[in-house]
Amino acid sequence: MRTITIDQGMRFIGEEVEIKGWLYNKRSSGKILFLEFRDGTGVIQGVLTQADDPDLFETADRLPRETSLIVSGTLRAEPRAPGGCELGITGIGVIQKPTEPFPIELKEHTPNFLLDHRHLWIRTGRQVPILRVRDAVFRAVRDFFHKHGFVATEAPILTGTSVEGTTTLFPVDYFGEQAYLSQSGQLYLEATAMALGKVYWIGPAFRAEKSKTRKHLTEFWMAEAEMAFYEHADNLRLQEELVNYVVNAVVAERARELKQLKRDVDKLLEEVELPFPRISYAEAIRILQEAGEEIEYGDDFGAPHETALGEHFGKPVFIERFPAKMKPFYMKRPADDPSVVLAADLIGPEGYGELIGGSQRVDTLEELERQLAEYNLPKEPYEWYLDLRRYGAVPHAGFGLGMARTIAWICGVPHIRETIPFPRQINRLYP
RNA sequence: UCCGCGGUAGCUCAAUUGGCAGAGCGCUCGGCUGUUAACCGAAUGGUUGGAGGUUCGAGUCCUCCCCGCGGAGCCA
Repeated sequence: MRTITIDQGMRFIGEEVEIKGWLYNKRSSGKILFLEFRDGTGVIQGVLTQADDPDLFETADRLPRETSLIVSGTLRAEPRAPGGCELGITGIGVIQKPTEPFPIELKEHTPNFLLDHRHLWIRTGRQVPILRVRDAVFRAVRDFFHKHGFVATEAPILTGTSVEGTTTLFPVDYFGEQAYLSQSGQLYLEATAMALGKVYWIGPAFRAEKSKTRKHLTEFWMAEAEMAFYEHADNLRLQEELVNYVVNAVVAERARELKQLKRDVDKLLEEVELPFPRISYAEAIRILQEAGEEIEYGDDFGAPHETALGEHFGKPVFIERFPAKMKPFYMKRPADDPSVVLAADLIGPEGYGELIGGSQRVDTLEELERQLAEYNLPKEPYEWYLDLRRYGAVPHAGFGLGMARTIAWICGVPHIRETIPFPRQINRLYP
């Protein structure tokens, strides 16, 4: 007998097959039983009547939800079944019968309860398709970079210094020395790019900020890229191509999951049509003011502002030329206006906020020393970083893409905590 | 850190002016041969987040504390 996964069901209509998985839900109507099985690839309905096999019927009728099992039966097309096909059950081999009722009901729960049971919640409902989309997004990002001649690399997670000074870091005791969990691999990727040309990595970043919004986690994954001989305009072009590629690849590969999530895929594809608009920070302020927002040049965007900008364009939009004092020390400033930086944030549509932050980096020793001083940062911890400007410095640029926000946007889920298997938030370190 | 909302059965929520602690779901039992979060019936289930206080009487009012959710700030 052939062992198949549930997503292959339609391909084996008429055949007797075996499925390894779990009992997801059960309904009965007298002498007929409807058992829903899941296996990570999907859910399929199985049917069994008492007349088919009285002993098997009795056994099946007593199985609690989430029993692990191997079920065999004949696949048939059945319009009344969810998914269009169902399994006429001929045998059930129980692997383990739960000792207690499964806590996650197929009814409503509060977010708190679900997050406390995240290790079980991920088996149910929308969580499986979301995590499968997450996998597809990760792979699409890697494919894109691979196709564009990038080398995959890594940055350290344990670091001795802050990358961006301002942000709160998680302290770690490192053999008696003060260390921190990395908030970004960027500075290290700049070094690696000088060795390998174009580099990327998808890695974790940690921020000890007490953020309590749908867009923040304390531990999150970023796709970071750094390119030697790239200037600001090259940087933006690469970013929009990446976002366009990822969305198209995921829509193609995970159409079934996005449908389950009721995502408007056409809208998504329309949003990522190239090119993305590019506006200056000053223009963004003007657009917001015309929309009635109270904001002035020099103010940072709040969440409502980002949402308003996303809505104004209906697609991702680059905000360029931020005032330098709003941004970190390592960003290069254009010759025509040293009060701004050659950086851009990519603001996503539909209220998902900043998807990408990127910039061209300072590439001369003089500028870097001056800007470190401007930000009151000590030189010593950055000596290695200064070295990059001492030995064959070249123009270079890079960016960081927030994976969870990108996944939330593609899935159309409101909160990024559902886009990672085990979210880490303020007050949430378990499970 | 600030603002707002909340904490009652395993879960999701009711409880009038301060007056006997309730329902639905889940688990268990019974019924039902095409269910779609099935349905119908029965049974089970309580230190009302914690500590004080007011009162004849507190889930309800007061004080403090704890926890959660949403948002702000900060950021990707």
